[in-house]
Formats: sequence, structure tokens, C-alpha cells
Amino acid sequence: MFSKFMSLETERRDAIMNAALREFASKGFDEASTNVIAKESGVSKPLMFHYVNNKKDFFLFLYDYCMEILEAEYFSKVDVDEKDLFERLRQTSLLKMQVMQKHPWIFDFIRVATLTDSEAVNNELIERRKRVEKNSLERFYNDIDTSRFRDNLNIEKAKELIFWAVGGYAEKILSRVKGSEVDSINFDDIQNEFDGYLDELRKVYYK
Amino acid sequence: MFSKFMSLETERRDAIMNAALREFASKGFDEASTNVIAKESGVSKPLMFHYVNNKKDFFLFLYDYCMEILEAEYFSKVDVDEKDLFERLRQTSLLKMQVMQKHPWIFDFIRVATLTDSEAVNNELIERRKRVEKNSLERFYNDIDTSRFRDNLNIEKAKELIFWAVGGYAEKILSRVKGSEVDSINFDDIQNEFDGYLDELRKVYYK
DNA sequence: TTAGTATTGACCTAATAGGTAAATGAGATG
DNA sequence: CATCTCATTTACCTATTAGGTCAATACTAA
Repeated sequence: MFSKFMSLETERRDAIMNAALREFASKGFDEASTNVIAKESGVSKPLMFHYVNNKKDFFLFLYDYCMEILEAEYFSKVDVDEKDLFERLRQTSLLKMQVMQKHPWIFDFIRVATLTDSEAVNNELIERRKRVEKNSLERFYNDIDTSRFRDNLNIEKAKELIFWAVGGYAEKILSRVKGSEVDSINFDDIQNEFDGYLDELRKVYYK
Repeated sequence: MFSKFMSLETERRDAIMNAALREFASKGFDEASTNVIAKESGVSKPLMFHYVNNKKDFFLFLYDYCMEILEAEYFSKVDVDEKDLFERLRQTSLLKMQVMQKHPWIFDFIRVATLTDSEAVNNELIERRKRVEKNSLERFYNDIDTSRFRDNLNIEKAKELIFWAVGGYAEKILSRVKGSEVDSINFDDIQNEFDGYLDELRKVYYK
């Protein structure tokens, strides 16, 4: 169905897809405008529709595309043999940053698509959502070695608090990064800074 | 300017204001629809405009109204003599919950208004924003007694991590609460649960 | 009955939505 | 050079929504 689109030259295809991911990710399906997508990708609207059929199909295509990338570049790369929580967090965060460097809107898009209640796409998303659940982040943090945690801690609560803390840092980074050019971001610095926070967490949660 | 509106019977005025706060809070100034506001408050659009003059003035009026409430029911009630971080967090969170029970959309509205970049209202918001900064949350957490923190911690990082963790819990509660009726929420349970998390934090961050 | 206010149905213009018909442009092939 | 094909755009379609108002109606108090 999207063969025409896929055989388009990479540069233009990426321009269209990125513009679309961004628009959908920031406004959701209903509020996203195909006019904006076309304009942002530097392509006329009729040409865009020549390739993508219609708004809904395009959205679903993007969903599948993102899931494929996430599977290939994120989920499948998590080292499930690493049992230390903080090492695992370090690893998944690093991985996530790498993916976001190449595909800045993937995570936002998937989140929006997962949470949307737009009637237009909800039915088509139901079955697909199950795949996400199966790959859900939670799943990656079940078989964690908690023996090094301080005694007398409520492990479940501790894990939640750690996730929230790490999530808070991630959001801080995102808001710092957003707006600035991708190239101007020093990911090594961020990783170092993040390691600093992980060290603090280790200090307090581990014996 | 809004004297007509303010002398309206309370019930109807509140209906209009709440509908507006909700619409603005969830969509921002530009995307919010006066049609929706009127419909949600059960009042015809011409009548609404009879009271509120126009969209922009209404928005700014709501901003001032929210800031007054926040000042009266939140900022001014923080006990700045409480120097223990976790007690302070407990207190501000409790306070916040109380305000949100009466005015569910205030915090969201102020946040959206503060972060908006809508040209239509940005100029008028510039001076007002300074007042927020003066009352900024950060300001409430500067004079905190950190002597009980574990040795060898980076205090600033620790404080950040604690805020993020608490913020994460707050978000979890919000998403649980949203959608359900205000009356059906047991705020005592939430407070107890929150205390549980605070205890865990105390255990790990305090000697 | 009337004066005055509360309230609304119907309407205005401008913008935007998703989407397309048909014309144009440009390369490749004969 | 002529033609065929595919990429691309101009101009347009209909439907909806935006913010906002006019003029008529309903209601209340005197």
C-alpha cells in the first residue's frame, strides 16, 4: 500500500516522515494538520497525498514503522542479563538517547498514539497496542537483582521512586535539548551528568 | 471591566469559569475554543460574550483570578518555619491537593499560561510572569535543613532527585484521579499512600 | 402596560480542514 | 523531433470551525 512511498528517494521520504511524526506527536491524530505536514516537509499537499493515500493510513503506517525501529534499535538491544537496576537504567537510557538522535520523534509519537482516544484510529490501534504492552518497559525491569538494596526498604516503592527520579532527569534533559539543534548537543556530557545522578541514587539505595 | 461577570450569580459564573479553565488548560490559548467553553458551561455563546468581552480579556482575567486564589490558598499558607524537606513536601502537597479539590484546573491553567508562546497573550503575560517567579516553587525549598542527609551526598542532586520522585508520584495520582468524579476520590487514602513514599525517601536519604 | 434586562437563534467573515481534478513539467524512449 | 510516462503543482471542492455580533424574544419589576 505504501510501496510508492517507500520507493521514494530517502531524503524526501524522511523529510515527510519526520514532519509527520513531529506534527502527530505534538498534536495527536485529530488536531494534527496534513497541511502543516506538507508545508514542513517542503512538498506540495497533492504530492504528499499521492504518496500517503490519506491521513489515517499514513498515521497507522507511521505507527508500524516506529514500532519496527523501536524493536530493532531499542527493545531487542536491551541486555536482559544485566541484573543491576542502575546498570540497566544506564543502558536503556543510553540506548534511548541513541535512538532519539536518529529519530527524534519516535518516542513521543508512540506515546501519543498509545494514549490517544481519537475515534478515527482507535479501533485500528487496539490490536497493535498489545504488542507494546508485551514490550512494555515494565517488562524490562522485573528480573532485577534487589539483594544490594538497603535492608528494611519497600522494594517496590523504592523501584518506583527510582524510576520517577530518572524520569524527572530525562524530562529535564528533553526540555533543555528541545529547540536546540541536534548537532549542538553533547551527548557525552549528558551521559556523564546522568551517571552522576545514578551514583547518587546508588549511594542512597544500596547498602 | 468584568464587573458584569462578577456580579453574576455564583453558580453560573463558576460553571463558565471552570469550563474555561479546563478548556484553556488542556488546549492552550490559541487552540481553546470559545464555542466549547460556552457549550460546556451550559450557556449560549452570545451570553457568554456578553459577560466576558472577548477571548483574550477572558483569558487574562482568569490568569489574575487564579493567581489570587493561589496566593490566598497556597503560597501564603506554606509554613516557611518548617525546615525539614520531607515535612515541607508533605505540607505543600497536602495544600496543593486541597486547592485542587476546590479548583481542579488552576495549576494546569497557570502552567499552560506560563509556558505558552501564543503571540496573542504573550505580551500581556510578561509582567505577570514575574510575580510567579517571585513565588516560584524553588523559592520555597531554599532554606531547608540538610543536616540530616547522609554524609557524602551531593545535596543539590539529592534534592533534585527527591523532587522528581515526588513529582512522579503526583503525576501518577493525577492520572489516576483524572476522569473519576471528584467526590469519589478518597484524599485521606492518597495522603497515607504519599506518606508511605515519603517514609521510604526518608529512609534512604537520611542517616 | 411598559421599561429594562437576560437570553438566544441566526447570522457574519475569515480560516482551515481533508482531499482531488486537471493541467503542467521534465525525462526517457522510439 | 514526437510521444509516453511519471512527478509535481495550481486551483479548487465541500464541510467545519473560529471569534464575534445583531436583532429579536422571554422574563421580571414597577
